[in-house]
Amino acid sequence: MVKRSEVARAAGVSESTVSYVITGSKPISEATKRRVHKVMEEMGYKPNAMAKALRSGSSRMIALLFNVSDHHGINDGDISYVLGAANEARKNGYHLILWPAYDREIEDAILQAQTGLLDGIILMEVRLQDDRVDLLHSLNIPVGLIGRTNNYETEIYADRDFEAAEEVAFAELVRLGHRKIIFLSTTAKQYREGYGAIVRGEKAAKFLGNKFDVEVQVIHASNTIESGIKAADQFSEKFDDFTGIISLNSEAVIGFARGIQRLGFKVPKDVSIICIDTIEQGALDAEPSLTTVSPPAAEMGAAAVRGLIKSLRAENDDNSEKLFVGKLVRRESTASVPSGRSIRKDR
Amino acid sequence: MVKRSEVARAAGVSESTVSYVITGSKPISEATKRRVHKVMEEMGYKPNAMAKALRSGSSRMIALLFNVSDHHGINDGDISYVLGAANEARKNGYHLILWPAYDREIEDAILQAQTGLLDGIILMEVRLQDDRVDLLHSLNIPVGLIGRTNNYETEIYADRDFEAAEEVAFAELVRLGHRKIIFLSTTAKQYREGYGAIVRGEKAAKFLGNKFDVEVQVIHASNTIESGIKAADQFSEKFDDFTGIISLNSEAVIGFARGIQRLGFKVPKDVSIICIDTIEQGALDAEPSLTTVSPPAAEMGAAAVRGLIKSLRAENDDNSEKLFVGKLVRRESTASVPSGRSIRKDR
DNA sequence: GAGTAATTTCATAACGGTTTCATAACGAAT
DNA sequence: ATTCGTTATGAAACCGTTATGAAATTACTC
Repeated sequence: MVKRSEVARAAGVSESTVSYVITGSKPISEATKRRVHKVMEEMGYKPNAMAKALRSGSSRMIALLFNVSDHHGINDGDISYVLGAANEARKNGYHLILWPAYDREIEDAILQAQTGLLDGIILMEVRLQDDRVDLLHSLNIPVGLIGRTNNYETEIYADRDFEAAEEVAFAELVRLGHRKIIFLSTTAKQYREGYGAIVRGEKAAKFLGNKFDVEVQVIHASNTIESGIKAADQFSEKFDDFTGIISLNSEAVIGFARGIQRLGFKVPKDVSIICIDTIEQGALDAEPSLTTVSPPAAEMGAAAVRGLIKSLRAENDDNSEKLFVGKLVRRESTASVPSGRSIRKDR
Repeated sequence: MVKRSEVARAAGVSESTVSYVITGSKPISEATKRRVHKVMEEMGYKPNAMAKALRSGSSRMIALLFNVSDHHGINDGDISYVLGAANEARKNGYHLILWPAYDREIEDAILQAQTGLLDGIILMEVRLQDDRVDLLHSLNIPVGLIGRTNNYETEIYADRDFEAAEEVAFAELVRLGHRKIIFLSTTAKQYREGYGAIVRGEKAAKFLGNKFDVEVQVIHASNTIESGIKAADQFSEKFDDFTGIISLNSEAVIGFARGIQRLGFKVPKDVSIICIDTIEQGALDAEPSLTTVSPPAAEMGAAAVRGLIKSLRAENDDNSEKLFVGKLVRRESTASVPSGRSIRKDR
């Protein structure tokens, strides 16, 4: 491997001159610049990243902690966040290290950050009260969030604007004539654990029910198809006069749609379904395909990384987008409430 | 940040002694070891990764090139390969950098490898003739493959044993009485482009048709649900006396199953379906849920990384597993051929 | 053409480790 | 007492950059 000293010798200048030519941190005459560039080209010189990292004190690496939890499974759609993040990192001359973290372990990541391997850390699946965030702050490790904590004003983050996204869904259902709406959430346990998506999502649903003056009922289900099928039973028994479904549970909704159809409800003739938090692929795979207000996952991943990098560069970042709504994509699962049957369905 | 010289001073030894205590590359007396360890502990010393990388000439980083192609879409299930790889890297003291690569671009990766940022590269979606592999070899950049080229004997790789996986599927269908089997592949274009999965998969299907003495027809479809629905039309028109489907196309099979059901075929009563190459989530989402012989994706990702790391460490690696079959998971899409109707179905 | 200012360039010291080579201490063997 | 092998330690060189402050060169003023 060609190194800087060899380039310097061949070009008849000092090493520092070569350095200035590369970094531009001091003015160098055009003639010298050209000569040095030419020599670098000819010799195939590639500056050593580790030496640069050591000397400059910045590795230009960011780790993304990807939660892999036993009881909760990988959400396939998460890859979009990750790819968005990785792509943005690279665009800015950084690299994204992918770090599968079992449950909520984070000590390893901290250790690595302290060895100078990392310039910063991106966290996913952030809770409203998140120890990890506090810990990282207390150790002065820069951190960006996909999601956000309760006191997010001072954080670097990219998150869903749940209220706005649900408002889009509510507006669509109300436009179609629906007046009684089920909100399909995840388990009460996850709510208690304080996942922002769920807490904020449920809160917004209640608020929007009032705002649009429609009746809202919350049904809980865990993140599985089977659980969604069970939720369908519950729907049939207790809420069969509801005609609109808004789901925050991307797994369960598949089972829910299947379940109510097995029980004789037609989608979208009897019941309309909109997913707030879902993977496009899952929405397409469903029968019928599901209308969604999906999170712009790649953009969000990118935004979190961009925010983090900006703060590493000590640029102020007040004008950048932090909350994302997502677009309504109409598919086969939504339709108008049939006239005269908007309340009680007959089977 | 505490550095080595401070530790050395506090412990009353030289820097090199501290180094020996850490690396164990030279014998150090128990007493000194203990003393040094104690001081490191007390001072919270964390060795600097970049300095180590620079001096040792190894960054302990591996990049995984993740193909993001416009016309072909992200396969959500790929995240399992990636996580398996990342996890294995970390277990071995390495880090996995995720690198979204548009189409087949690789020049950037090479550049970075030459800056000493990378110890090696993992490639996915390898073609039988893959320029990238040749290029990396010619530049002496260590490479591991998920998938494999034509001349794989000399490569580090982890790939599907398509023949064995399909044999499992064929055996299951034959056991259930099926004698006429459709092989649902991807497009002829992808075949021509030389993706190993497809070429090897189709070859194996023909071979196994002979071996099990059953009739095999190949249907091509691109990687979309719509394309699968179209393939169902084709099935209905030309092959409606076939009772078994083996699919190598994880997207299209969802549409195919839906399509034939819309056309009046019952799954699994009239037609049985087994997926060879699929995402578990997609198989579960389908109606009915699909019997699969799925790739052990995480294991494969891990195996490719493990192989690469072993070769970086100059360990010989002949006994490790490189070909993976996957397990048959029986779900709702397979059943016996009804007696007396094993050839012609009546609608 | 001397004096000064502005522009380029350079020598050298970090950055924080690893490694080579030399040396010291200490019994055991000659 | 000398030689020898072992084990333990240290001094210094090196990995390939960047940053600092000084030196060399050029340009400008009077």
